[in-house]
Amino acid sequence: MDDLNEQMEVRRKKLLQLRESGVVPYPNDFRPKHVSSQILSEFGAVSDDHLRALPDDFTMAGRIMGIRSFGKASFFHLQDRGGRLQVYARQDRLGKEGYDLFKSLDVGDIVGVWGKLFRTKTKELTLEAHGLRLLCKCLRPLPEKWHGLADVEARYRQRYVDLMVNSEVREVFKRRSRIIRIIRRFFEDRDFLEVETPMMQPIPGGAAARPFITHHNALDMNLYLRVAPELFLKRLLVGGVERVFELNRNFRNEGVSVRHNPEFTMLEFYQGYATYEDLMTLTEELFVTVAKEILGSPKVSSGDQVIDLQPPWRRLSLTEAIEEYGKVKREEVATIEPLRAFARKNGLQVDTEIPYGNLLVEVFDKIVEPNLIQPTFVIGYPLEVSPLARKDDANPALVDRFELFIGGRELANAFSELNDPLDQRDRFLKQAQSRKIGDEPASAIDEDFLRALEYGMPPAAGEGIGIDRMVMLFTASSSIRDVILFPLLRPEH
RNA sequence: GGGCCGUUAGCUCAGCCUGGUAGAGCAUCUGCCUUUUAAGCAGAGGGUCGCUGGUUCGAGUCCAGCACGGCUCACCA
Repeated sequence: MDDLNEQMEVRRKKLLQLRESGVVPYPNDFRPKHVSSQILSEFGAVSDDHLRALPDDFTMAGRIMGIRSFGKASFFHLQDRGGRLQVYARQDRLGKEGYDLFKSLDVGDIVGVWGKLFRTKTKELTLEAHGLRLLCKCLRPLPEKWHGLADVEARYRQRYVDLMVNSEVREVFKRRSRIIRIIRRFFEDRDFLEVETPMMQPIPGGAAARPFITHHNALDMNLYLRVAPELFLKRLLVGGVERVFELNRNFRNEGVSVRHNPEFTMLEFYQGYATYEDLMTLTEELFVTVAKEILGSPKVSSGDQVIDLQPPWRRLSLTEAIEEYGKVKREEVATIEPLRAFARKNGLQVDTEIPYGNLLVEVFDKIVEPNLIQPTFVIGYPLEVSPLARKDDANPALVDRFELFIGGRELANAFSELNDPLDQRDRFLKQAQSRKIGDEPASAIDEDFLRALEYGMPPAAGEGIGIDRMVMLFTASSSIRDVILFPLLRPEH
């Protein structure tokens, strides 16, 4: 615990004095009957005569947020989960003893208040306190009332203070909750079953990311925090769950940035008897549904740009995109050698062993991705970067896959699923080989997943949507840390 | 991991270029104040200037290293 500064000393002393005078400073027998937001919406517009006729038993609880005191009368704002309501406390209503108790309270203390509504000279709906109780003594000073808590590091480390004093932060997380609720309803309405599959997996699969490793003591075995739920959700397709989704955490042992947090929330869903093209339509519908319910419009402002989510969204193949944004002719990127030269020219370090398809995606990430502001489905992904996707019937070097980009960020990845168990085994073997070349630990082949495919998985398409990035889009947040309550930071000290 | 920037009172920030014994506002404390809302008036207290070392008669200020954070590049299906 830190050394106590003057203000913390003062608050502790007040706490001691309250105890000595018989006040219980941390009671739990107070039951508020009203919430600020309800009171404001119900009585914010009614006449003063009507207010006078209301009973005097409005009962609220919350945190004292700003005290304006004039000797024998004071105003303050009481902040609860709904927002803030002004409270008026005066000595001739609370009595000398009651008002003295109030005078000893501090900004940040949690109190219960009851009384009668009225409107002040400045027309603000206000609760005149007929009684007031301390419900929790706050022992630390709150940040400044005007600037709030601005230090980014303090905001993330002490999110509780951030939430207390920065109302726009509360709004972001309320909106996040609403978005997730809308998504759930969207899939439930379409007969998808929500499931939970293992977070701790013996063989990490479903994405090429580096996993976190942990250990199970009783079984003496290593487990991996999942990088994706994909292989388990497909087992469910095999089992007959033809429409399934999971909305939950993934963990990737990678760097931290404005768009990456090591644990992040992913929606994955699988629909039997559908193709990746069907999922494009479904994705457009999902985003428009969320946009209309959250913003009332398919247009989203993002920084100084307006993103229009009205379908249909642009569809562009990977190579077309590179031609367009790299201002390059097709033959300059059609084979590995010219592509290498082009990549180097654009400042990429080119690994001599890198396969054509992998390099193509690297070039795309560098020169195209940041420019895809309006929603764009990029299609025509190479086979070698898509070991779980179905081959394109017309061109077996490609797969039936899209990634969705909005605001220069990847938001979704989807494909028609590979359900040929023999092809899948070959792809796994190739992946394992190419991984041995690099310094990644060679990953074991998930034999149980292949066994499941051998029983037969219905033709299907599946998609993953990065929920944090989707929330960033709908809250105009530029950093993923602003939409995750407790982003990963190094420990203090 | 590289580059750039930041770290000064509980909070928000000046002060650093050009070295000379630490400043403001809010908050706190004392007094006055019964319709304020960044309430007001008068007064007071509060600092390991991120940490460690160096240069100097003297370092918040200059230099180096370290820690944490931000931006960015790299990494990242």
